This record gives sequence, structure tokens and C-alpha cells, in this order.
Amino acid sequence: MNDKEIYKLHADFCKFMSNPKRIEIIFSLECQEMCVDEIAAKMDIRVPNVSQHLAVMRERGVVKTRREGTKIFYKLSNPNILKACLIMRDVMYEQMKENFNLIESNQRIDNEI
Amino acid sequence: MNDKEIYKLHADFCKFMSNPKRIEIIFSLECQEMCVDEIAAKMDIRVPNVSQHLAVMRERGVVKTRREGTKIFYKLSNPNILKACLIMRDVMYEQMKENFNLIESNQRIDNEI
DNA sequence: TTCTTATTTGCGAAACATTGCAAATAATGT
DNA sequence: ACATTATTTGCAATGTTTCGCAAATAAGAA
Repeated sequence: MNDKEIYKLHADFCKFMSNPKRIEIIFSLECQEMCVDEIAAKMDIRVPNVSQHLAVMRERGVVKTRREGTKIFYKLSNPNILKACLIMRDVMYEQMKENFNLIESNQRIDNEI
Repeated sequence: MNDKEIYKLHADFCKFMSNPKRIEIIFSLECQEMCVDEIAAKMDIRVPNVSQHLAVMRERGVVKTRREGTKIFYKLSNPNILKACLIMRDVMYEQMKENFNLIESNQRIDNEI
């Protein structure tokens, strides 16, 4: 397997991170297993749509399933997936704070001119 | 700002992770600043294409720039971005290893039948 | 100013992602 | 077998991403 193929697999594995609904699903599964209709109710979106997003993540091994009667429970396959999401959220928050401070100090300069 | 808006910003900030070329750029900037044509040469893709990917990341604050004459040097805005990428790559490698072991043990079972 | 080098931008074509809805499947109980 | 509940799948419409190419911009040198 060459470098380019690894980068492709890596990007494909991380694809779930580029969609707000999938990010929300990941955070919903932080502390508990949930089944499709529970997630759909919590997020207030349609069941087939949730199922489609979960399918994307299950195919890539981001989430795992466990059947219990007619219900299928979903959970994160690895707690480090949540860890990576939290790191990225923190970096984003830092970025937002810095940008806000930049605007603040520019306004101060503007007032002084 | 409500939950849904945060998830949207989060997904947008992580968008760079869902593309193999952008992942490769992130790893290229791991230890050093680089300018557009250096990255293009290293990756063997066209300069405008690299510039477009860098623009996506600069707009979102994933990379920062520094001008030096006609050259513009790019670097990661925060080392934790690389950390998150490395965590995801390791999770993926673990997953691949598990899947491989599953295939191996199924082959053993197949031979025994 | 004109030339050179480095980078960005605009735009169109092709590929891909997202969603809703209806229909299909799957397990279980009557 | 039929009904019920939970989930998935197929498909079409719409929206988004990616990429190549040509043209535009930006800094510096001749």
C-alpha cells in the first residue's frame, strides 16, 4: 500500500467529521448506546436519514452495532474517536476566541484614530 | 449560538480531514513551513489545486501564512490539529488490524470445516 | 515600465453527498 | 400466517466538492 492510498483511506475514515449531523451523532453516543429512532428523536430528524448517516459510519468502523430483538444499538467503536473530535472542537474554540480578540483590539484602534 | 450551529461550525472546521490531498498537506507541514510550489512538487499535483486546498484550510484557520518576498509560507495554526489527525490514523490502523485478524481466523475455521 | 516568479481567482464539467419518501427487510408477538 | 415495530434500501432531486485551465494579481528585479 502506497502513501496516496493511505491518505485516501485516512480521509475516508475521517469523512464522518465533515458533516454536522454525524458530529452530533458522535457526541450523542459519548456516554451511551442508542438505537436509530432514539437518535432521530433526540436530533429531530427523520429515521431513514439517521440510518443513512449511521451506515456511512458503520461501513468505516467508526461505530459498532448490537442487536436486541428488533432494536439495533449503536456505540462508538473506539473512545479515541471522541477524543479526536474533542481536540478539534477545542482548537476551533481557541481559534474563535483569538479572532474575537483581534476584532476587539481593531475596534480599539479604530476608536483611537 | 445553539447546538446545531456549533455542530455545523465544528463539521466545517474539520472538513479538511475528509480529503486525501488535504490530509497529505497537513502531514507535509508537520515539521516545517512550506510554500505552495514546494507542496505541489512534493505531492506531484498542480499548483492551483494546492492553492485551492490551502485556501479552504486558511479560511477556517487550520493553517497560517507568512509572506517572504513573492513566496508565501504555510504552517499549521495549532499542533493539536496534527495530534487529532494522528489519533484518527492510529484508530484506523487498529481497525484495519482487527479486520485482518477476523479474516485470518475465519480462514482457519473454513479450513477446519 | 516590463519581465519573472509565486500565488490566487473564476469558471465550467464531472463526481460525489445529502435528503425525503416509499417500499423492502427483519425480528418478534398474536 | 398476519400484524407490529425497528431499521434499511432504492431512487430521484438538489446541493456541494473537486479539478483543470486560463487569466488575474502581487512582489521584486532588470
